Amino acid sequence: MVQARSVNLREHILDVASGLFYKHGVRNVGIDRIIAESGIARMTLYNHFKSKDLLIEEYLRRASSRWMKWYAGKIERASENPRERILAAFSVLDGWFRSRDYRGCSVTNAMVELADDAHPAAAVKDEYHESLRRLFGGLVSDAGVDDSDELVEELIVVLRGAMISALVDGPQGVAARARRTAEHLLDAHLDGKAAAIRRASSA
Amino acid sequence: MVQARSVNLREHILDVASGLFYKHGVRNVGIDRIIAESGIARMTLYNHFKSKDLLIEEYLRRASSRWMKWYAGKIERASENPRERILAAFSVLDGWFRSRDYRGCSVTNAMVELADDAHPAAAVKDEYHESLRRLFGGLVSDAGVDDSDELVEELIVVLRGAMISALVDGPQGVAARARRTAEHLLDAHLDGKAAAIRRASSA
DNA sequence: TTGAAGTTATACCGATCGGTCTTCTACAAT
DNA sequence: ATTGTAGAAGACCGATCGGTATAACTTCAA
Repeated sequence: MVQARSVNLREHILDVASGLFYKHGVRNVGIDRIIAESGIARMTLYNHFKSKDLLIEEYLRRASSRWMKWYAGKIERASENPRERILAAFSVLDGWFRSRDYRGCSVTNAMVELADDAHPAAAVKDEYHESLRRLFGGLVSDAGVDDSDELVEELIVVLRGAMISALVDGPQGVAARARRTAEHLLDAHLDGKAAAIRRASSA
Repeated sequence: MVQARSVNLREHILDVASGLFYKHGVRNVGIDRIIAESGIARMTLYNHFKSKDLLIEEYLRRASSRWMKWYAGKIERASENPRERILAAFSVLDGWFRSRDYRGCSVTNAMVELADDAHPAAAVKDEYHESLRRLFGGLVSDAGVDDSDELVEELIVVLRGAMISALVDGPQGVAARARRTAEHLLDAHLDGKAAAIRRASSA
């Protein structure tokens, strides 16, 4: 039970820290604030996390992993049609972009804030990118696209552009725009015949 | 001449601060470092800039303005063909992305770092976005696209995605990818126009 | 030649940073 | 009942933060 309570406490600290890190940025949130808002003792934090840098790493790892699950789930539930799923990957963003506490991509933000490839958290970005590649790779290959690697990377660029645009320029229309862009990319990568048929049937 | 030297000194401080801010981020560079690397006295900096926040604002304003000039110039020199110019707006990024000191978009980075709309520098991002809109607006209307506003915003999303992707995932192929994406967007909007003409003439 | 203005160098300010250490308390397992 | 452990509370550390004050020195114009 001691151990169980420890785990919960650790989780609680990570929850509070995650909220603050995402909302205000990892560099703008100090240890003191995390301690104050989670209502724990200073040493309790350092008992569970060796340093702030490692706390940041753990925050990023959990946040990106949770986001990936949320995102994949949303896409999966959006449609059963492979092509529609790819498009849903962008229209699904709209609600997120419009949510009051939207602050962009936690991983990207942290990389910009830290500006240091040697930071322990920098490793997370590669795993994150690889997960994105896998997710879109699955969607794209389900849709029967050849040269899928290139399409995947293109879609990721659009996704990244949408996330950062929604952050700095506001969410209005961004998701829809990204979806339209993805649609054009998808059509371009489908062989001409299939694309023509699809376009004709959707008209 | 006193004034002239002052201006130069001020410019020198701004130069050094800009280099550090862009390379390491505005939050990761302290006043002490700017002073040390520019070889001036502490009070000289505060004589020319009221506070670090206002120094950041001035840095951002100058950096975004200079970047816009550079970008517009590159595009203009790339081609005289309107359509090709739009595509050049993306292929031109490749050299920048691959340059050793590429660190993404100074404005976006600062917004992420500051995470505060009340910061004096936050106003710069609106001017920056408006400049981008004007630039792409000119290119797109020269290419004879109707519904140009939407295409402009789509292209900006792609541009933003390319800049942030090149930063976090590396520059390989990003510019070419963005160019291809822009090409598809452009064709789609031109097709729409052609289709509209076809529809109008057959009615 | 005198005086105003600009620059330098340095000491200093309170606040905050990330992190350590110590003391006391509460409680669980033996 | 005793002991081991986790956490609370807070003092404390050196370093750094952005920013101010002051005094000496240079420059240059009236």
